[in-house]
Amino acid sequence: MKRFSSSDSLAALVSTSSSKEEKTQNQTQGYTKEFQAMLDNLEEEDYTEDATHTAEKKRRLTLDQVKALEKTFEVENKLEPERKQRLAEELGLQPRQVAIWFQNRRARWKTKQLEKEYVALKANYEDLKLNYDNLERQNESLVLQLKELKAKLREENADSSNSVKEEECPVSVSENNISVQSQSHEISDNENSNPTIKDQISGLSSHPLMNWIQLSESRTILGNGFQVYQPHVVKLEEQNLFNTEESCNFFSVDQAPTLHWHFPEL
DNA sequence: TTGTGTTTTATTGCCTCC
DNA sequence: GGAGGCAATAAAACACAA
Repeated sequence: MKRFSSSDSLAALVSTSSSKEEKTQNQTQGYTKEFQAMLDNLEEEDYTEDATHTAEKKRRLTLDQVKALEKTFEVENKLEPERKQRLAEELGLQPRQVAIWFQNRRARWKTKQLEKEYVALKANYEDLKLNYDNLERQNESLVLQLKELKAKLREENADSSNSVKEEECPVSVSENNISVQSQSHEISDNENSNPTIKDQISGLSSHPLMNWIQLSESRTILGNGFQVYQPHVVKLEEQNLFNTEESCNFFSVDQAPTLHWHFPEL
């Protein structure tokens, strides 16, 4: 039966002894058996009376009892009925007390385990956070590098287009493609004659970002689908392209599709 | 000595298993 | 439905600073 009557609890209480009580027990050793029995009876009567009223006193297990229980707990943290009975007999406790002690002990053990798990998880978290912070710093530095490279690229683009512009701008929009082609030819000639621009252009084309940008541009011209690529960089290059086109008026108004057609968000 | 926080013992109510 | 486990809680015992 799981539930215990108050007399069970009482018996459990009477059967335990605190260290203080042990002292008093030692002190009574000088009494005669009869007197001691009388004292015991009186004590028991007190407890019985207390039980009917209010609080019976709790008594702590002795150090030896606790040690024995701990030892048993280390072996197996749950109790079979026979083991419980045997332990109770060995330690002079009620089986109920042994069961309660194991129950409370399991609760303490669980709390400890949770604490351990918490410490381990916390350490793990700190470790992950450290890694994350490092990665974030790396990322920031890479983004900065990318920005610098983009700026440099824009500068170089502007330089090259300016020198091209100087040659191209005299050509009017109304002029046909042949004129434009001739301008291209002139550029090549110019490239030959002006090593600075040539270096710049070849330097640009050898830039790792340049391939991608060229691809973006070609796709911009060829048509749709380029938006699949990173929009920020595309925009940057569009800006360059747009400026060049605008300044040079490559297309007539009725011929050329506007950039708004390509980029409704602009 | 006393107030206060912690630990230990015990109870209660609910849940699961057989 | 009884037995046992667990979570929540009460309350006594204990530790300790002021």
